[in-house]
Amino acid sequence: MEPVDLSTCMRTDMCGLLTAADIKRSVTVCGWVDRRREHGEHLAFIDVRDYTGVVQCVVNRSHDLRSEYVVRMKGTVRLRPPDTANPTLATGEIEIDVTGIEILDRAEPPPFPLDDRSEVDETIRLSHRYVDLRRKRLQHNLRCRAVVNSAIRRGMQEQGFVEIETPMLVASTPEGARDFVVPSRKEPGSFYALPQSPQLFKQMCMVGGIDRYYQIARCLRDEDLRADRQFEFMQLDAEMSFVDREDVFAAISFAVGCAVHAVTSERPTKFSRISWFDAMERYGTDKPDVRFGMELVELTPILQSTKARVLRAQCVKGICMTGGVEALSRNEIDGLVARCKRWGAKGLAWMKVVEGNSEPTLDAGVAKFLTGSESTAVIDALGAKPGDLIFLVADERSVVRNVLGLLRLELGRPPLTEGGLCFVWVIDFPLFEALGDDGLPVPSHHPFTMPHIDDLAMLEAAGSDLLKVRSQAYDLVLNGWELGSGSIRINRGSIQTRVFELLGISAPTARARFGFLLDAFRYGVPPHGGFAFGIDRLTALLVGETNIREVIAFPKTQSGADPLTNAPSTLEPQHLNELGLRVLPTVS
RNA sequence: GGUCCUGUAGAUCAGUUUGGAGUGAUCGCCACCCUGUCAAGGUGGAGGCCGCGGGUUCAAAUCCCGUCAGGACCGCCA
Repeated sequence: MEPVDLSTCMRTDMCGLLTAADIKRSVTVCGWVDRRREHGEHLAFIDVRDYTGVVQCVVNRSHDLRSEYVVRMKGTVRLRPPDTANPTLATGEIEIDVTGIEILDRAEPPPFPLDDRSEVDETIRLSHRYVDLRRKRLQHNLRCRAVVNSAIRRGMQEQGFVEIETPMLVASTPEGARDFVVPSRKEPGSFYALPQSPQLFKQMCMVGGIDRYYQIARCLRDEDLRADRQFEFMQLDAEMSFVDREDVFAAISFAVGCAVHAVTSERPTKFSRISWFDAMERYGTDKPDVRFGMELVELTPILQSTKARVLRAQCVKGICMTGGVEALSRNEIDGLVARCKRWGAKGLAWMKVVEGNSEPTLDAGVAKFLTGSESTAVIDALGAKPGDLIFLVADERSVVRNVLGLLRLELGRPPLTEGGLCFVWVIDFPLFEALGDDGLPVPSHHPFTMPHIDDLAMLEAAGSDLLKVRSQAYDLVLNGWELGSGSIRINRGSIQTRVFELLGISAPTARARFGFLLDAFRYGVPPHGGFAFGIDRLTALLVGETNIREVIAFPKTQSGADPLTNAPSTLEPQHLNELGLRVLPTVS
């Protein structure tokens, strides 16, 4: 990028950018007092800091500078005396011989150390976020985030996408996540919702002939928070007309690639692909972390008629932990068993792989219930070697996948920021993820998702056969984090009608909820599809953070509160009246 | 809604297992000394409702119950 002239009426230079080339120049820098090294009243070294770094200012007279005072230093750049250069500092060769000090603002001592060596409690950081923002970590993360945003914009514009802003006050639709709602003053008793995504608007943009839409959109969902989830988050939201899945993959991969390149100077080389079914079978999750192996191995046929009663179930799978015998104590294994039970399994069977007479065999745990040939087959299937630990879960298939998938992460997952960036497109999601208690299929994506073209005939099926219908939905996964998802949308009325019918959404209900979209679709809708991915998550992984709060300037805590502004807060009775609202006493 | 972890000086932590006299350390802060430091150094000092409430006990930072706050995860997040 072009270097930017950052000088202003108050400063000539940035602290961290001064070099030996500036020697003898008369300069003025502005910033905060970082560290002071006092040597009596005739000599003090004052490090002045702005976001570019620090520069040492030499003061030869008495002064009353303190930590974090905002100052303007005037002086001449000079080479440091021999043997006093500091090679660990970008500006370590030079210093400013100060001729004038102006205190622009005095400051109380900071509530926590600003150096990057100290880990500070997050609540304290958040309640003084303005101070926290001065620290290197957040300066770096937020600037990277800005780089990601602009790289994405450039990448999308290059591909002919048009940036369109969709409204924040929208109609509530009961599907999906819980809506944040905003009471209407003009129409007491009515509410707007804050958008969970611009989904319906972007589809209407396609009807409107925009052809390629994108937006860096704020999305809001009132669901419980996590390390990778905030109430409000940013997505690159995109939609394209006259496309196939491959067109969407290409466009999104390019945009993600632009963001990655802008931050790391390297384009991601490979976006691998896996079907949803394979992901569930091999990793036990639809967001596989493929940076490491330890895949789930199918053992059902091997153990079909085993005498080990705990292993007789609809499905048995296992994982092998290399060197697990050494790595885990009996106590730790017991802890894993307990955890698997909490995750919903009836139990967790485990065995040690040991040297046998002629070939490796199994020992401890449930091993004694297995025949020799069963043991050998299990060892072969898992590719296990002596010293390894084997874990088996036998249960319903969905439970086995889920529990072993979680266990695999527990045992093998490397730190989030190691092992590079492994992008995976998860494709061929099922159209319905399960049959609900009411016997109706539960959609795994939104109801406008196009079924797989080869499975259209199966839409006429009923019951559990419907679960075999694949959709044209896909996710992009990065190191086990779901970055985003998308689909080709239904653009034919007959298919949409059938899907609504299958989901138990009656024609009047569909009309009430999505009437505007269905109306739009009566006037000529191009085949279209799109995608949305989370910018907070991408940025976090790019800067090596395991928590998206570290790439958000003013995030909320896990309980959804903001320690800085004390949001959420109550409203004055007058305000409530105006909105026609009354707050009920909390029921305990 | 649930499971687990954490809460002691402005900050970071020790002390809690096994209750026992005054809760320590480091950094920071304040004062003084110091003309080449850079995580400057030296001397001295201030600073604590041990998250909060209750209980057990002769005695509670420590044990028990409750509660609040923060974090990780499960559920949830089409």
